[in-house]
Amino acid sequence: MLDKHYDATGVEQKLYERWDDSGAFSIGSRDNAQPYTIVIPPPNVTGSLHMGHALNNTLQDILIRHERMRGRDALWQPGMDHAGIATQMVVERQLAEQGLDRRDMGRDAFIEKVWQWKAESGGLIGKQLRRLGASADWSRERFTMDEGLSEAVLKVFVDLYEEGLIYKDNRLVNWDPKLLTAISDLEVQQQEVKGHLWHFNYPIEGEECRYITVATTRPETMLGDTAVAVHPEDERYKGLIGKHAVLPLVGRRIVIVADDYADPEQGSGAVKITPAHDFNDFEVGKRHDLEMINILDREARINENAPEAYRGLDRFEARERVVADMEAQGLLVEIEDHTHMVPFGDRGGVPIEPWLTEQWYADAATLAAPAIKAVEEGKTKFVPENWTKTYYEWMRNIQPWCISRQLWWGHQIPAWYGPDGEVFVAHDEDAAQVKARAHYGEDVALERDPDVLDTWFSSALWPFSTLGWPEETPELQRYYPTDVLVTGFDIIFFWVARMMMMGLHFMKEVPFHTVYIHALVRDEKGAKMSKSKGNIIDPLELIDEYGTDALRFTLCAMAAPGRDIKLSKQRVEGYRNFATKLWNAARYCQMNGCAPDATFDPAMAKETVNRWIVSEMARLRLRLDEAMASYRFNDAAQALYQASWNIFCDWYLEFTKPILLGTDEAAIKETRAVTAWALDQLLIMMHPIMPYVTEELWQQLDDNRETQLIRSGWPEYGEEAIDADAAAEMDWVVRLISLIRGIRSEVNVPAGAKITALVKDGGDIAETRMARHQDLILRLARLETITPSQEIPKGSAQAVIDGATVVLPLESVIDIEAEVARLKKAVGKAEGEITGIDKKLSNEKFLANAPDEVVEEQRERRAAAVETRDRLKEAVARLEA
RNA sequence: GGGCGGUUAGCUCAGCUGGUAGAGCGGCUGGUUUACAUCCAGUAGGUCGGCGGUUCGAACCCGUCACCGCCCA
Repeated sequence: MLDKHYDATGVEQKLYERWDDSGAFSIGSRDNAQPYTIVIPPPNVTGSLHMGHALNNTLQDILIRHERMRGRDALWQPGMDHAGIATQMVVERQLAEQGLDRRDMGRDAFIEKVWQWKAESGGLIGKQLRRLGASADWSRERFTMDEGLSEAVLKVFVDLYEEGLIYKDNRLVNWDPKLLTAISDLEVQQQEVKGHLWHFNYPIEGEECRYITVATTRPETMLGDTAVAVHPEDERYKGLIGKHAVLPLVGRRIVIVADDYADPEQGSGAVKITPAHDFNDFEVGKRHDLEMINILDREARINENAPEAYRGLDRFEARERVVADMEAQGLLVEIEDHTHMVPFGDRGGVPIEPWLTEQWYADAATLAAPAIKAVEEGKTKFVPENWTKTYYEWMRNIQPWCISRQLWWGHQIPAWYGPDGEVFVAHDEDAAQVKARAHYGEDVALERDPDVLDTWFSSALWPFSTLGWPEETPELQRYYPTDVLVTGFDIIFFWVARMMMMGLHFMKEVPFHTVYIHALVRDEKGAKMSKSKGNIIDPLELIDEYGTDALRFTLCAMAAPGRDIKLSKQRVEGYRNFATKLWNAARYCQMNGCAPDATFDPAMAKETVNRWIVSEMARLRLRLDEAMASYRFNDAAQALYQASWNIFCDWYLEFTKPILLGTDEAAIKETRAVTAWALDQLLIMMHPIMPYVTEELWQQLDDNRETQLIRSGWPEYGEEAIDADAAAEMDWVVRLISLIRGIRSEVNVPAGAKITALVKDGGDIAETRMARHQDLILRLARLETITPSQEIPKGSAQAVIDGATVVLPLESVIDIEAEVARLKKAVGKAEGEITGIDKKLSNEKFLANAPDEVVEEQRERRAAAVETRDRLKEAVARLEA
């Protein structure tokens, strides 16, 4: 017998082990089935489960479990990302606590430390994903730095280099002066900062007391100025173009150039140009062939290219000094308050510095072309579709991808330098030596490039590297391309776009047919969850409190496409109650001997209530599969919730009580079988979303099941299983009972009081239905009797259903006036409807243009409303008589 | 500045191709109806942000304005 209460925590651990141990998550046992593949967005090895992961992985698991039950050979490929900067920072911080510095211990020892850290405390998130119920094939778990994936990275780098799609270049990069590495555009966050705009006078060369005024938010960069730019059409400065200014503090002669970049509307219209420290100025510098003077070292201190007085100063100290010195020389014109955007490194947290260095780049524009085309041709579709535009927007304006990082943790770049700096890119040092020998004609000492690759370089290969590439494995053959990628919009650029590029380039096929973009999870006020705001809701705490199923159902129910999710505990609690409801319903079934019977065919059911619930299950199955096919997770959740609670529990189980308590053995037997069958259907269809409570019930309700629920088949019945007559009949019964309950409540009949009901003008249909379902109508409407009658006692409460008048003789308790008012209100409502429909039906254009079925529907609706109104009017007349 | 999204019941949100506005929570009323008080029954509450247009018909399509949010400069 089922326990009185469902113990989520105990059940979850037990079942997860049972699934995993039995190989339920593994591929390899369904060779004839069509494969279905999802690769997990690999969480950072440093990560712990937050709400975004919970949502992301719940949705993937729902898809995987659904397809697995539908018979597909479902592979959910798990793994983790080495997360270059993030991981290196974690380990460095730990070392710092012990007073150690990676630079003292050396590269190899440091990397050793990182691996050690990974073995000990990395991968916590894997355990957490298991608590979430993730049915990934853990036997295939991969890591972006493992041997096979590293091999893939090497091959991709060497191949792209040989094709000219990877190259070295000397240009401005986003330099993080704290982490001492280049970072990509995407790792830079623009933040609004309240600063100042300093207006400086630069003296014009050879002209006494003539100045050109420039404004800047970064005074210290003037030490590297090599020009002043003005707009070519700007009348104020036409005479100065081609002349020179003398750079104060430095004394350098700098040219005044004409360039569209100078905006006449901004400030004075003249702008100082520092080509080595600003991306826009860099472009201006190239156009005018200006000298590029780098005045900052890698930690953003002033270097030897600036006058001695400033050398060694930090960039912010230098700023103060420059302003003070300019003021002392009388060249500071004005200081304006100014709010502007400052680029910050998303990891280091300090303003990044545009800095001139040599780095490795991937030719993103060339790689992007096929990736754009594939989406244009519909080979990969975004759901919701509007993300396509975001993808295009970025891909069509893509910049060279800086792929080198000055870190130690990551894939070291396979490039070796000869004594003269000649570079040899090869799979390994031996291969590089061969190339070097060919170049120099003799063996030389080679030195490997110390840099590592951007973390996203390896994750770009994830959909095929995890399947064994570059080896031609059977898995690669079978499971690539994958089916759907589930992710948040925040990494469309970082990850999705790059997987598209690499997948198409190396596999010649898109990595996935569908990209499902889900929402961001926010707190209940709509703010993005973050540690600094302290508004993080920990999914594991919710799991502890309400159970995994409740959390999963909540996330699924809220995953409407295209909108952020505001998560509240109250909602989770509601779905915990839903799981409890299901548990109790199952207990009830068990107590009433409704045991699953595999040989029972629901199509054979004779009782109307049973035929009806079979129809309802068929309708659910159709709705559910449609919702799943279009990734409408919220619709799927809603369909299940309604069918379970509002149909199965609220009505069906109540309907069958009179049968089960009765004496008709054949009906009892059939009803038990159908009840057990319907419950099974709910468990099956609910399982992808609420795997634990459903599996537990599945196993406890029948000890003899041959399969676990996770492996059971998905229903296939559909329209043919729907009995429209039974549905109409039970719908009428539901409405009748609701109607009577409503009247009782409105005229204040005590809940416990049993009363009688009469039905006038019911006709054959209503009378047959009444007779057939008398027991359950009496029980659910709490009536003594219900009988057809043309006689209506004085002072009765009345209501109308499908042309029949339901009469509750209550002369002693009823307030006639109130009852008349109630009925008149109903008359008014019916008349309002009739008027509305008449307006349409008398409109010739409506009759001419609307589809026939719409017109017909309006006519039927009018007829019904007229009938209802007339019956209600009669009822009023009887009361007033 | 460019792009995207939002504005529907007190709150949080559904409403897919235009054809009678829905759910959960909360509120109110009443319930020890032998599965469930983590429950049951009933009930109130909406000019679908404003204005204009298209249409026989608009929460839904178009235009415009207002406010909110996100992304990219």
